[in-house]
Amino acid sequence: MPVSQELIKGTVVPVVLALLEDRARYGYEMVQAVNARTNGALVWSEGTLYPVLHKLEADGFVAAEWRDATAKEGGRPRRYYTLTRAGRRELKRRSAEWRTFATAMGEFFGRVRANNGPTTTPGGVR
Amino acid sequence: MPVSQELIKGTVVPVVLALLEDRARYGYEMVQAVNARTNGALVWSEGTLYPVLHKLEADGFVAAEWRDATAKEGGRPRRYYTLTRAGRRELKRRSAEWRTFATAMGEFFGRVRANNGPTTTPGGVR
DNA sequence: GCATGATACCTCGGATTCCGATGTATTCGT
DNA sequence: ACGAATACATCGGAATCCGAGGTATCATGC
Repeated sequence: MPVSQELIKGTVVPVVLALLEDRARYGYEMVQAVNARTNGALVWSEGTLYPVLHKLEADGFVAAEWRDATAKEGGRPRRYYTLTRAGRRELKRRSAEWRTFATAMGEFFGRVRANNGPTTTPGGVR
Repeated sequence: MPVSQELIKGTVVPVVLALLEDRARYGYEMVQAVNARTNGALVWSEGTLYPVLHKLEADGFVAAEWRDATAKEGGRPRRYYTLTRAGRRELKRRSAEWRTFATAMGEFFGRVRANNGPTTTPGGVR
């Protein structure tokens, strides 16, 4: 069920930005949110996410803030991330880039099907 | 214009298989075909493609054959690649995987179509 | 109090992957 | 004979990923 890591590579950053678009989230939450919202197609490991979050913070795309876990939901303090203004710009850029990419890939994997393809015509090259 | 390499990573193999679905092609040709068919969105470097082709051959997904360049179109002999039976199976697998992946990503970046949205209340999830 | 389990953050080593630079070889036009 | 285009190929440095392991907090049961 899960998609190979090969494909997931390079999408962690844009997905993190998208997750933060509407509200603040903490890392552990994101790992589970991605898994849940994609029905297990995308699976993240923490070892991948945390370094990415640190880099995004260093680059000024997200801001981080510690918040106590309010004692009700067990666990240690959480580090909440929010988009900065630059982060929103970056999200826009990455989002547009994804659509360009997906469209380009659609050229090879269908969706559009503007081709009445002969499947076995041996013509062409040769 | 070109999509960042981060995204392209991991799609070289499935795209090669897709390119070979209808006819034999040689490496250099694929590099240019990808560039042309995606209007410059996907750009491959030869340094990336050739090792991938060798690996696909070693794995038995493609078969290679030298052909002379018929003297008309200048250049040295070309190495043509075709899909093996296992290669066709692999193409099917990769193709399905791509669609799963693209659907999952659509969860974050807006689906292209065919979606009667879950329609979360606008203005603030939760 | 203290062991256990759930939550949550974080780092590191080793493996993989990518690509720019570079090299080789063939043919064509001049 | 030379440069340009075509075409295949390799290599080393750089970037990336992730499983494994570690640390810390809180609640519950004993």
